[in-house]
This record gives sequence, structure tokens and C-alpha cells, in this order.
Amino acid sequence: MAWTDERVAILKKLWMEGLSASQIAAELGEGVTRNAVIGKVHRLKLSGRAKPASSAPRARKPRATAASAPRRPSGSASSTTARSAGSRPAAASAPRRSSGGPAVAGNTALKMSADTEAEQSFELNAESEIFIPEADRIGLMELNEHTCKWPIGDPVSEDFHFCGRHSDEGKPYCEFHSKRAYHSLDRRKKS
DNA sequence: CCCTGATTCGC
DNA sequence: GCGAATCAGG
Repeated sequence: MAWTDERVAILKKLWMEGLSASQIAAELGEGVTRNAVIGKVHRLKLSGRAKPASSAPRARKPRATAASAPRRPSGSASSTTARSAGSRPAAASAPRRSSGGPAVAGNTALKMSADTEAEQSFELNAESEIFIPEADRIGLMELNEHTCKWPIGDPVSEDFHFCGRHSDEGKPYCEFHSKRAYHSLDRRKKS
């Protein structure tokens, strides 16, 4: 996939807004990896975002030279489809943008005005919470050591409930929410 | 473990 | 120029 002006514009915008490289990559398209995004960011020389001015001069690594490096063989573009072939519980594997629809709604919108429309669209599908069907909702009573205790809704509200999906023993949250709770809560506005 | 950005370097 | 592999850190 080539870096069109359009895509670069989106890249810049999202990067400036503080989105992580992987989020940008996901937003940009299926064939784009976070490495591609980062690489491009560097080439554009806009790598310095909120530089904490830390870290040591980064030691280099010898790195395997040519021949010994297995590296990805032919067909570089074929990696995207076979990504989630593993055996997963499938429950929380890919809530993100998995609906096999055509291009994301955002893409079309971006073509009209890459500056304003982009903001809303990516925010929607990147941050969207999962929805629990009415029947599957559980209250405090139903919580046990195997249910995800991720709260949904306003705790002082009536329709407040818990996620309730299976969670591993010892873990308070289901697979999906464990990640969310731990990681990306304020991913976009770190120090 | 998961993730993040940063860097190198074969292509 | 591109991005996978790797690194270093959280």
C-alpha cells in the first residue's frame, strides 16, 4: 500500500492528536501495521510528539546480516488475512472493526474533508464499547469468581450492570476488559 | 504477558 | 522510501 497524500494527512493528524501508532494503523487500513506508521512518522520527521526527553542514547544491536536473516519470504501483502487463525475463545478476540464490511465509514468521510470528518469517525469505531444484550446483563448478585466484573454504565443508574462474560480464575475481568482496564484507559493522553 | 515508540537496515 | 525485525522501556 502506498502512502498517498490522503493517508499521510490522516497519519499526521492522528499522530498529532496523540493516538498510538497501532491505533493509527488500525484506522488507516488493513494492510498497515504499526511499524509502517512509525516508520513513516519518522521519515516525515514528526516523530517528536511529547518527548519526555528521557532514555539513553539507545544502544544498537549487531542484528543478523542478510543471509542468516529468515525475514519474511515472498508475498508481503498476504499477511493480513491469516492473522487471527489461532485458537481463541473468540469471545473477545476482535471486537474492534471485525465486521467484514467494506471500507470503514471513516474512509469515505475522510475523502470529503480529511480535517473535520476524520476526528469523529475514528473516535467512534476505535473507542466504541461493547454492548451487552439485555438478557445477558448481570447485576451484583450474579457476579462470581468466573464473571467479568467490568462495570458498564453509570453506577448510580438503574441500567448499570456488569460485563459478566467468562473470566479466568483469579482474574477480575474477562479477556477483553483485562486489557482495557490495564492498558488503554488513558492511552491517548499519557505524560 | 500486554503494550508503547525508536532504530536499524535489507529490500 | 518502505517496513519488518528488533530494541528498550512501561
